[in-house]
Amino acid sequence: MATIKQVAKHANVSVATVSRVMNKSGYVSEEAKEAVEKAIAELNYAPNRVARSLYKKSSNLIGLIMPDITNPFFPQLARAIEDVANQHGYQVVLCNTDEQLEKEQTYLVALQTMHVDGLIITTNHSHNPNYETLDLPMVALDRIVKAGIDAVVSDGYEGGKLAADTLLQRGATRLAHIAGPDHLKTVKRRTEGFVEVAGDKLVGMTESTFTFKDALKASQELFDHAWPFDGIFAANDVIAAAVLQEAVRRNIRVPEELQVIGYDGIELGEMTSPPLTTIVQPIYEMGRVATERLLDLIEKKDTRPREMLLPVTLLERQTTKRKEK
Amino acid sequence: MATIKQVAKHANVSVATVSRVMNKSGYVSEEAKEAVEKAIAELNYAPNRVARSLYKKSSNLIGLIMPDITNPFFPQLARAIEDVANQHGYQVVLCNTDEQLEKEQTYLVALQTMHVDGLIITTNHSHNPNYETLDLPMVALDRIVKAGIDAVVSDGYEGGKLAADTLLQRGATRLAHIAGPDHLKTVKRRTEGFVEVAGDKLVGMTESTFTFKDALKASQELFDHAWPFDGIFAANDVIAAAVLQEAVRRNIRVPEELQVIGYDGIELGEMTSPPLTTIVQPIYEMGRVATERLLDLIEKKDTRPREMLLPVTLLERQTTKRKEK
DNA sequence: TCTTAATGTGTAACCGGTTACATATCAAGG
DNA sequence: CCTTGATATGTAACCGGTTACACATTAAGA
Repeated sequence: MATIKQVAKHANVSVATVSRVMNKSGYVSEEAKEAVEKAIAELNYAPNRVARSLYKKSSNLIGLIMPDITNPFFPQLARAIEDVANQHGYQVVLCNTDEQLEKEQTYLVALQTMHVDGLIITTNHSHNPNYETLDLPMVALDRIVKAGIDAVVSDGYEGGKLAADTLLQRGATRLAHIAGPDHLKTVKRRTEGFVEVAGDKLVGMTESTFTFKDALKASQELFDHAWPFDGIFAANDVIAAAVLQEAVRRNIRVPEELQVIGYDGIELGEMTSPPLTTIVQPIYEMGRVATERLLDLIEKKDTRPREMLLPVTLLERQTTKRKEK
Repeated sequence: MATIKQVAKHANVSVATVSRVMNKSGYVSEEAKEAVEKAIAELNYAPNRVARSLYKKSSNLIGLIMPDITNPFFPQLARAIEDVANQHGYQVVLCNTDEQLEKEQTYLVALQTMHVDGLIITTNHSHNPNYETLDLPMVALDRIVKAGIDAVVSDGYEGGKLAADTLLQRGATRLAHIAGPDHLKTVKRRTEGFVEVAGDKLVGMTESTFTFKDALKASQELFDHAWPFDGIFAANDVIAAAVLQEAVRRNIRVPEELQVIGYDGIELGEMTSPPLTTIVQPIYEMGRVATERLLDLIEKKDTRPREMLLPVTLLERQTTKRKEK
């Protein structure tokens, strides 16, 4: 790889001039500019970002901290973040923390020492002291870390209500629910919204993590203890898929006997049999908005902390009945 | 963030001594060592990796180039790579190329200018000139770029044969197949293996990309034109899920009337109804092996190019019949 | 004609580490 | 007592960019 010094020599100018044409800063004569551009092309020069970082204290790198990319909610988010970052000349460093504080801490210092320009956090330790002292632009995604830190989340409360409304409207009279992990505030909101609207129609409820295995176990318990119900809302699509599988196993017809609504709108919902009706979060959009916000923060465009609530929509596939007119 | 200079001053030694204790290199008296360690602790010092990179021409960063993290095969791979990298003090930079040469090229120069130490490539342009001239340690994962570049792949040919064997053994007599995209060599091997064993029992075959929508279309066509068949092998699990969904829609009972085998062993297979029998690639293992290999290459442990073929296994869930004794 | 501002360019300091090299001390061996 | 090698430490060059600053030239305005 050529260095700026070689380019300078090749073009018969000083390194300062080369730097000026690279960055379109300061004064450069047309003549010098052409010579430099020719040299750059001939030597196939690309400036060393490490050297640049050192002086500028900015790396064009952003850190993406998530629990586990393997959880099907996250790839879309990562994709959105990477797309936007890339469009603005940033790259993203992927970090899976499994929600372990210690891992998180390790990453945080690694990220800091490599001078990332900002952080996107989709992890959930509101009490996490790691972030509080951190003097780095950051935005929380799908999680609320604490007041004072930017956040983008979707409207889980409305989503929960929407799920209940839909089920009721399609004729369900005995509702059930499988909630998500208790420590995820944004997920809890879904349950709150659902319960609020379901009222005394709610006949059964349990809780599960977001792994399929756990979800299956929770489903079985629910069917064992609360059956019959004719409408169920799962806190995410993975849980809904488990419910669906368990229903099939028990020869319960969906949606005739049991209507199912999931949450998230991940691709999986398209692939179940029957395809899953679900409350979709604008996942890609959330990633996009969060990243754009982070970039603004980095470039100091607007520094007042904000919280962004994105709307949620109903996607009717085939685990709910047609709307009654 | 404290600098080495501040630490040196605080400990009343020179920067060289601080550097020596940080790197456990050269001679340092016990006395000095303690003073430095005390200063490091007090100032909460962590060395600036950017500065270190500049001198050492090594960043402890590895670039991960994949078509699209959103494709459910890749998150597990990414996770494995990230895990191993992290255990060895490396971070990974995520790049989605959508298999577009141009995007790939852009990433490649970005990655080079930030001095990544190596590359893991899960993209498929064997004719891609970008990589040929690249003087960087790299290993191809699940794809074969060209001779001379390390590769880790699983044994698709055996996998295809295994699928056919299994179907035949479970009593299927009329086989069908949906192949993957033609340009993916490793995927083509699956088809070759399957066709080889299926022989004249093969009554229908078509091709699809790995998106669910396309797979569904392909399935429909196959059912329309080649039905009846009683055993089908799909080139990956997403396609198999589509087949399954289409079978349910047509009231074809699985596995009684139609046995289905997928390929990959992603989580999705667990979530379909009924759960999918599939040929599992050791995805995490492949990521692990590839990364360990890359790290060896980076540290110049063994530099002779190698190609690693990992074995594949049958995971019987419920879209195939019980084995006949 | 003299000032002054705009234009153009090079030198060198700087970013924060690593390490070659110079220098010093001290103990062991001849 | 002198030589030699091991131990210990500091100074400064270096990695490859960016930019403050000095300096030169030219054009415009008074």
